[in-house]
Amino acid sequence: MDILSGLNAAQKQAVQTTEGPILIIAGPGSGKTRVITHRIAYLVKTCGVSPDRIIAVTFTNRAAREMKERLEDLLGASVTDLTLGTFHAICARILRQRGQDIGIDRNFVIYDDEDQLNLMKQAIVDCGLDPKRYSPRAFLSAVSAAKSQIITPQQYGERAQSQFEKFVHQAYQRYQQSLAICKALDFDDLLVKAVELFNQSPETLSRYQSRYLHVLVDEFQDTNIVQYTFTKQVAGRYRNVCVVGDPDQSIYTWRQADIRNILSFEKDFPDARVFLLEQNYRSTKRILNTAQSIVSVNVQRKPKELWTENEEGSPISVVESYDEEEEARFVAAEVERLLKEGKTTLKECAVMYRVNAQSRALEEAFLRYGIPYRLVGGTRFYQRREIKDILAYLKLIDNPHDNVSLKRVINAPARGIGQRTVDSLWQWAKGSGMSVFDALALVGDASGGSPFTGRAQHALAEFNTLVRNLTDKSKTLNATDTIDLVLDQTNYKNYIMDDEDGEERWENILELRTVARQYNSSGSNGGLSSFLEGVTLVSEADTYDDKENVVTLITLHQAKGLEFAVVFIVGMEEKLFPHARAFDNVSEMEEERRLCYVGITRAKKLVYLVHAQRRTFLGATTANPPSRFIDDIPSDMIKTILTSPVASVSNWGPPLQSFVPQTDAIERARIRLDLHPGDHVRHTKFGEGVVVGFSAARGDEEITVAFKDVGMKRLLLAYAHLEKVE
DNA sequence: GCCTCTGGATTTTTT
DNA sequence: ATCCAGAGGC
Repeated sequence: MDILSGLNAAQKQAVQTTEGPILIIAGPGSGKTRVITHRIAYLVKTCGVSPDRIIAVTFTNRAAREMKERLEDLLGASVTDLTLGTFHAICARILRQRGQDIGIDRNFVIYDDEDQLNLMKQAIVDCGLDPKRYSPRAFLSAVSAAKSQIITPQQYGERAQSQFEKFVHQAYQRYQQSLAICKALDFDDLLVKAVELFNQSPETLSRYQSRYLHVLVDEFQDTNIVQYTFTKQVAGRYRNVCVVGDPDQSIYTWRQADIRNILSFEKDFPDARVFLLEQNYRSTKRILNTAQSIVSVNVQRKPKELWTENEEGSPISVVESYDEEEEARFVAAEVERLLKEGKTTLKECAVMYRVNAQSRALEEAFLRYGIPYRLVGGTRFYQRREIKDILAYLKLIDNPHDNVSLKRVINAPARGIGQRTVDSLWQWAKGSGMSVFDALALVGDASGGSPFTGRAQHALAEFNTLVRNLTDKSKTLNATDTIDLVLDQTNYKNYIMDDEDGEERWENILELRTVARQYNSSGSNGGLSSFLEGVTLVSEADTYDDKENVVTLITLHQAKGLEFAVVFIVGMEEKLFPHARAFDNVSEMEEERRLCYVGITRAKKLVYLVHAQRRTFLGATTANPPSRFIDDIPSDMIKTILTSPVASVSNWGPPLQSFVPQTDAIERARIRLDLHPGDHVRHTKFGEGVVVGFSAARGDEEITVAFKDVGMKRLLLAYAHLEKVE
């Protein structure tokens, strides 16, 4: 019975109760993933359930990947038969297979945020509204909120009260029409249409219901109404549905996650067994108690007491720094110290913050100290312009109706097709009931009513030839070769290399080719569709790599589901964390609290809560009191640290030679400092000087500087505390 | 049609 | 501080 060994009583019960609906409330570090994976293994190995009759749904690809890896250890190869993936990926697959029943093209594309925004902007204009006055983003989130509750445009209209809602209603209708014309679905549609398919086609529903004997849903507190509806539909026949979640870790209600689903579950499945996993295996007693003291202030909360057999542990360090620079410096120096004392490794450390903008000061400090780090998130790979351009070409090849992609690439690289020309092309196509793609082929045909002459006509005709050429030639090519074809035919490299950071952009494109390679095996152009779907449905958080030995810089939101020995939470100040926008809303304030709870419970051994006396943000310096969350921690849990105010002014402390920096850290230091021979620099100790040159030394890079006062000095670049003087 | 300048906004972002 | 979109000039 090795599947059950090592599980505690509650975990065992949760694994062994295989019949009927069950709800598992799983605190942080309580072995949630362990329970899910062992439950699946138990079903397969002990109960003899065929893996293809199990569906396990997660929210992130990262969670899906982790689950898959753990299952491979437990089960071996049969994991491939299991349906395991995100809601979106699973629904996309269902719609590819059966979506035709409700009029969805097999080749539909999936529109990401940017595509959606383009379409919505156009929809607003089409409704005769001014997109400056009516923010497309606001409309889009209203539409997304509606979709996540399965509210159709029509239903939305019936309920619309305010003028805003009435306008949203119009735009929503229009937006859906545009999606249909483009044969595109947005993220929310994947869910909504799957549910609609099940509603409209009882045979299809019954097919899936009969197949899935067991349904498992992870992070159930983050489900919205559509996702819950989908879950109920799939589980409708056998009712062996197991949902796992923790209301205290619900931090995505602003994305329409609905904690009420947990209550609804108990109502929809009155016979549901409920299991509580309250033993924590991750954190010290102090960490766990601190986290609970913060979250238990919440009123809208079902009480739950976590406990651990782990040691008492060190006190929580509450650190006050002078400003955000000193804060960052403290973190870097503390990581350095812990490392030197052998208390931790780089990859065991994480720095968490409320907003992405806070990462800059941290990055700078880590660069100066030469401590390798990885920033999670930031500008996302798949949202970079050059990547989106190439993907738009591919999408267009895959689906000629995709007008958003067509518009994107029609003048990238620039080929003399401007806004006016684009507008009249769209007008003409719409007026004569053609798709834009078809209209494009007729631009030279004056008898067909083409409004184009001269230069514009020529440019459009050229573009048409290009696109037809790409479409024809790519038919027999795999994903990588199709990318190469696009690059070649559009001369994209030259275009991108004109750019200031063209080199980097080109490397991104090469990276995209690498990603595409793994889809090549799907054979000819089938690979292209699955490649496109794959890249649209992944996020940057998935690139988090726990094997790389570097410090992790991450937002609190993205940190959910991870664990580290040492956690620094920086920016623990009122109006930053809790965020200013949460102040006039009790529910939002409670969500901030949960977010803090999530952050603290990521830690195994040490927690630092750092706040700064003043902080420069958006160009203005403000002073805010320490976060109220700190006040909620019992004082015997805390050790207060004041960083030296003197140290904050200009002293970066002595160079830290104990640490050998990675080469990429040096390179980044060089890029960040942007130093070249001849530049004037200032050093905190040596004063002003001129950069003489760079040289390789001991595997590192040295910078040679001629200082006014102390003469020529050689400094290790990664450690040189140099400031450029203009 | 392309380039540059200015003004507005800037929480979090599983997909 | 900084990034982006749209307006207006060349």
